[in-house]
This record gives sequence, C-alpha cells and structure tokens, in this order.
Amino acid sequence: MTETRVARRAPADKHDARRNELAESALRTLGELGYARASLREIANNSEFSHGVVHYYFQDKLELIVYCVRYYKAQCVTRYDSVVDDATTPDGLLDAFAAKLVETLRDEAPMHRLWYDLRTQSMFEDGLREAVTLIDSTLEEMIWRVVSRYAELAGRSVALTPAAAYGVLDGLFQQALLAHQTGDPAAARRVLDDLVVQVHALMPLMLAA
Amino acid sequence: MTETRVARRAPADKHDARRNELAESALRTLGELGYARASLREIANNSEFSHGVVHYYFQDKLELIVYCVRYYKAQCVTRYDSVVDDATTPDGLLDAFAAKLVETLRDEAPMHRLWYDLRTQSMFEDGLREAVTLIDSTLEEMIWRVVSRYAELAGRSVALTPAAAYGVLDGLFQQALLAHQTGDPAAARRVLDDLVVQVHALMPLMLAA
DNA sequence: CGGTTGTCTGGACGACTGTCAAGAGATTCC
DNA sequence: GGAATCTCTTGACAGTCGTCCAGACAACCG
Repeated sequence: MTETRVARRAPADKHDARRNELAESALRTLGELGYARASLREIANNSEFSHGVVHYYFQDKLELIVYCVRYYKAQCVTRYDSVVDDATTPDGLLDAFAAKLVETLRDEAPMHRLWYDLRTQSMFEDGLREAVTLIDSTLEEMIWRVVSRYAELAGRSVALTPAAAYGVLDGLFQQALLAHQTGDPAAARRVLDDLVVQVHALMPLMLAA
Repeated sequence: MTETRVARRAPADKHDARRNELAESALRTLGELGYARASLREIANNSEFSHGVVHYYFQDKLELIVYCVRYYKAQCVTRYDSVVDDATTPDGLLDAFAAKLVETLRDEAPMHRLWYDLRTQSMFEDGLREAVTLIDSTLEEMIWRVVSRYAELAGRSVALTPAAAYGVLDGLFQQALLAHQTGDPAAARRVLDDLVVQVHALMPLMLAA
C-alpha cells in the first residue's frame, strides 16, 4: 500500500502527456487574455477537457501557470542556436539574428506578451518569482551566446556584461512588441523593419575597441 | 437647464481635487498589489472614503486607472530636467543621470513596477493602450533630452534613434527593477551599483564617431 | 427656515473566480 | 467477468469582483 500506489499510479508518460496537453491549451488562452483574465474555466473551455480536470493534474492555478512557463521555456530557448552555429561572418550573424527576432515577434506575439506579463506579475506575486528568474537567466544566456559569437566572428570583445547585453536587446524587443500590437497592419510592418535597423545599429556598438 | 447644470455642478476645483485624492490613494494601492489584484474596495479602504464613492467621481474602474496613469505621468516626466540643466560636462551628466536612476529605482519602486504592469496590460486591454502609448512617448522624449544633451556636451552625435535610445535604457532599468525585488537587501544594493556601472558603460557607446 | 443640491455611505445585485467532492465511464488486472 | 483503479464530468461551495441604488448627511440658496 505504501509504494504500490506510485507503481500503480499511471504510465507517468501518459500523465505527463496530459499535463503538457493542458499546458499547451493554457498557454494559448494565457497568450490571448493575459495572466489576470485567463480563468481556469476559460482555459479548460479552450481545451478538450472540462474545468475540473485541471485540479486532477495540478494542485492549484499557480502550479499550472508555473508549469506552463517552464514548458514554454523549453520551446524557445534554442531559438537562436542555428543563428550561432551557421554564421560565418559578423554581418551574416547579424542579419540572421535580426531576421529571427522579427520572425518570432511576428509569429509568436501572444507568447511574448504573455512572457512579459508573467515576468511583470512576478514583481507582485512571490510564487512566480523563482520560475521567472530561472527563465530570465536562461534567456540571458541565450542572448549571450549570440552576442559573444558575434564578437568572436568580428575578432573583438564585448563591451557589456551578459546581463547588460540581454537588458538592452530585450528592451528593444519589448518596445517593438508593444508597438506591434496597435492593430494597424501597416504600422506593424514598419515596426518590424525598424527593429531590424535598430538591432543592426546597436550590435556593432556593443563591441569593444 | 442646458448649461446651468455645469455652472451649478460644483466648484470643479473641488471635484478635481477629490479625483486627485482618489488617484493618489489608488496609485498607492496599485503600486502595492498591481493592476489585476487592486480592487476598488481595496483602493477605497486605503483612502478615507468608502468604496461607493469611486463611481461618483469616475464612470468605471478603467476611467479611474487611466486617470491615475495620466496623474502619475505629470509627476515623473520632469525627473531628469535638473540633470540636463545643471550638467556642464559629459561625465558630470552621466554621473548625475545614473544617480538619479538609482534614486528613483530605490525610492519609487512600487510606482515603476506599476507602470510596467500597466504598460504590459495595455497589450491585452485595448482601453489602456491610448493612455499608455501617450506616456511612453513622453518618457521617450524625457530620455532623449538626457541622451542628446549628453552627446552635445561630448561634442558628438547620437548613434541611435530616440526610440532605440529609450528602448535600451528602459530595458536596463526594467531589468534592474526586477532584480531589485528579490527581497534580499544586500542583493538589492548590488543591483543598484550594477545599474550605475551598466549605464556608464552603455552611454558612451551610444555616441557616434 | 424649508428646500434644493452636492456629497458620501453601506448594502445589495449578479457575475465570476478557484477549489473541491461525489459520482459516472473507462481501463486494467486477477 | 468482477473488482479495483484511473480518468474525467458535473454541480456546488464560499469568496470576491464591478456596479448600482436608496437614502443619510451637509452645504448652500431664496
């Protein structure tokens, strides 16, 4: 009776698969409504399950959200790996990096605004802080791989710390994301072009003499 | 009957004074709890009024929030004016600017996290967008006054657009704010020192050759 | 002084929230 | 095939939310 329950419990893969299914539905709803207005019922409605099932797979709402955040991280952290691996010249890397930034901003805008939402909420809700901090570090490393490789290809060193490099690029990206949500398609396209220009202007400045 | 109502209505200054009182209370509560969890009752509890009075001075919650945002803007927009006016050397301006950044980050952290919260919420809630966009432009101009004056004192030009300059500095500030909320006082102090270093490293890079 | 108007209170409303529990199907094991 | 277990649905619960409203109180005017 003590340990059989674990052995009996489930294939565990199945259990995790369901959790991932729920996480994907939740991420879709969260990206649409934001953290504050995405209720468990709404999340369940946008999935193939009923609202009660959430508490079968997760203890409470916060555990679901945190699980979602971690699940989201696993997908996005390798986003620029090919940029780093395939580049042979500094300018080539810069072009590919900027293009990838624009691509993910255009195609995955709801996920990005959700991330910024959750990161901001972590300043008010302690339960989110740990998971958010962890992911933020991972993103910083992700950006640092790009920036340091860029400097390496240019035969220079980086004039900023990894944290500062992440901070400034993230600031540009967040600004572009905000401007991208205006609703006007023409303006949205212009934002993407501006982002390319801004990144091309900024990155060379980050190289030390 | 048509216009007497306006003349009769009230001293109008009194009316606005009450709105400002409520806005100040609301900003205090919003800075503490964030946009999502600051209810009208909680806001009223932290003021000297009861919860019903809010709908006497504001049509609904959104109008109160937007009013608060505009009220907040009026206070903070001139924050760096003395930095710009008093500086005589580029390094002097840089020191004063960094010191002012650290000061407001330390002393007005709740207001700043509220601003980032509202700005992020504006990506989900259309009603916030207009007010947020307007303030964001004002902040961009505020930063541009600092950066362009810095370049002027250095006898150089700025290598970034006003938007990009605001974006990168705002990114650094937001990152520092996030790291400042960890709870550990020693870490919080280190964050402030790091911000000074980062700003001192970044600003010279923004100058064109 | 009575009456009109501006100001504010406190309670009520319906809608919505996270959470939980009872029970129905489905699945698996002996 | 029967029993135990896993999976999921449904309805209920106690709160909280924004909003509205009847009425109390105060201030001013004729």
